Amino acid sequence: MLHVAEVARVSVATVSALINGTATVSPELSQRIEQAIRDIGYNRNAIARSLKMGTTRTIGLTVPHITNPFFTDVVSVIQQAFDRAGYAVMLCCTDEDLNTQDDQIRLLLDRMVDGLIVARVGDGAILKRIVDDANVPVVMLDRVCEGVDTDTVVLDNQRAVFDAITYLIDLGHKRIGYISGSFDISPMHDRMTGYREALQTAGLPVENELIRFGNFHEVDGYNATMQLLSLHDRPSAIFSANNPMVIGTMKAIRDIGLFCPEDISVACFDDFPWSDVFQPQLTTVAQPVKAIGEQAANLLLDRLAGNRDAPPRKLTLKGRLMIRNSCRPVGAPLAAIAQSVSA
Amino acid sequence: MLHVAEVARVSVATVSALINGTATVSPELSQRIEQAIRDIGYNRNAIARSLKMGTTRTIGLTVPHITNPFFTDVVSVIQQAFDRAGYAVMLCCTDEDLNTQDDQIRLLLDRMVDGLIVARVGDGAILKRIVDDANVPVVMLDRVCEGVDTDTVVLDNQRAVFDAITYLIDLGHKRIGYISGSFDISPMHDRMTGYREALQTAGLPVENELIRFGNFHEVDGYNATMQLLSLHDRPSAIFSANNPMVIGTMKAIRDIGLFCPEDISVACFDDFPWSDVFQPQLTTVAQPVKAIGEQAANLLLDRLAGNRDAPPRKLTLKGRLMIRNSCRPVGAPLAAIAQSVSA
DNA sequence: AGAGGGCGGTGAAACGTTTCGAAAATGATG
DNA sequence: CATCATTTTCGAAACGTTTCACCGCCCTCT
Repeated sequence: MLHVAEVARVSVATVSALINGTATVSPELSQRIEQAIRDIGYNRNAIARSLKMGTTRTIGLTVPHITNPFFTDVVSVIQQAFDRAGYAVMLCCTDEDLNTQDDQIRLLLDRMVDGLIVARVGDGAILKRIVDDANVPVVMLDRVCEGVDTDTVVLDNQRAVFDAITYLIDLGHKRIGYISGSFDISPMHDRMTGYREALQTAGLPVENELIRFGNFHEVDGYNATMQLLSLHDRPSAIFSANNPMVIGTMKAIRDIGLFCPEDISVACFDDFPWSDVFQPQLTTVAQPVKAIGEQAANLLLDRLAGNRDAPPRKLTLKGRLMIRNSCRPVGAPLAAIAQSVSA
Repeated sequence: MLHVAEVARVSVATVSALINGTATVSPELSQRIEQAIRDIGYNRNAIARSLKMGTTRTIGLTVPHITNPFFTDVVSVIQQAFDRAGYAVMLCCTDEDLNTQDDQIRLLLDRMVDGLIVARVGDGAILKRIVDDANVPVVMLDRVCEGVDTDTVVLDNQRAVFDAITYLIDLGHKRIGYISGSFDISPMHDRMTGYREALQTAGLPVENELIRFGNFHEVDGYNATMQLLSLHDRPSAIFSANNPMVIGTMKAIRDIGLFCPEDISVACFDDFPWSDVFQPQLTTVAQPVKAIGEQAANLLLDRLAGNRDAPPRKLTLKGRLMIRNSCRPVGAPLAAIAQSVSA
């Protein structure tokens, strides 16, 4: 900028004024300056600007795993929204690890991100402390965090799983295996509650041997399913609480020599983009990923636009049960499956 | 830092020296400073540091679509690699749009990213200019760019498609539909060459009506497949040059009332993590995503570590044909499919 | 003609670091 | 005890912006 100013024979203040439109500068000087900018190929240094202005037009986004299709989509939507608004996005993957998450958030705050969208992991205590004394707006995504009072957008997980399990019960299933993620994040808690509630509402017992825990990964779903399938009285249906784990479930079913839905029904949380093309077409609870991402982005953009003091806003969206053909009516002949789908 | 210095009754220079270990500071002062840092909860401002140092420990990463599973995986690997190295990653999605890409790269350079990993889109001319006068190391990913002489890591696309098409020919297919992405990026060119070459090697004609172009999206694959399937003499196999488009292919086959592999064989570029769980299990060309991401990261990290003047390094990795059950031998009874897979 | 008001332009401080040369303190040596 | 060498500490400039107070200038109004 100094260089531009010299070439255009004006002061840096004038160049700045022209670039930012913060003051009127005469047509003559404007032209000289613009010419100089072109000649030199000048680009404003955003770092220096950030230092002075105290704002980076950059946000931080942390998710557990970008390869989980739910987060892939959400990240994609959020990235687009901020791109439109002229913000850059720093992406971090916590790998479901608490320390990694803390490090990454600190890294982001050190870099003076203007805001944070966090699909948190683990207990909220440290997160709360970090976020509290850095004074940036935060939006919690997918997972709420007791004690941390920020804008959030989550799914009505309990209701969604309740509906899915009730659907299985209506098909005649009485022993429904449930594979949960670890309990320290809210959705897993709520989903489990939905499971229990559905069973209880139907007058079915909640049996601990049918409930397994995993750490969100495919391999966890695999192991859990193996255990469920080797039970003396094995379940006739399995519900997996997330998307990667159900892949493990399907592999376990295959490896053990069974077939879905003929031998065992499967449903899961989170939809796949291709779920209605391949067989079995999985029955899933679809989250409104687009809406979730956009709402999260909007909440943060609104704060960034200056609306700092509004009370925290909590958005709860509804899931949608996508009934396909991976669950069969108990006792009915196989031909009935197709029928139950088209119904 | 000023505040810390005051509390510890030392100069800022000493605080800086201690934090960075750039000079020895006496145990006594060290202790006072560390105490003050803890008391105040001081965090070094990375922006100010970047301005002074001329380095941000941040890299820019642009890909066409993060929802394309290939890029999802690559982004994931790259993010992890840089996270380990203490770098932040700014992610941009160009949506296969040239102007968007230019804007985003400029945005990244303005923010003084230390390096760039680009899965470019469109013609390389502007990209070349932008990259040339910003003096940051660049690694081209997946797609080379004539005229821009940087480190690159790409797949041997031609060979990979040659192998896949040859496999189809060996199964007895003579009319093989080919759905390409648009031609302005190198891999699409190379993949097409592989297709033609395989046909020619086998003495089969290259027929234009069997070749369709799309813009990488599912809908493009759908439309192209619809056209191929309504040909008077329709192909017995279809190869799709990328991952999202094959979903469209499968949907078109379903919607038209046909079955894969019974009525038509399908293979495609890029593997899916779940491709061996659902039916049909797609035969694919698997890219070594992990290696691609890691190599790209390593090349850039090496440059960032100071190795600036080494001549551009061009890495070409090999794809792997994953034979599953989505392609059937022509004329053979259906039962032969399973056999051909286990073979 | 002198006062007052806009307008266009500028100099310099500030943002929070790092770094360099110089100063101060310490220790060793004759 | 004076001198010198070494170690530790510090003041101040610099990175590239933005911004604010101020300064001329020209115009308009009494």
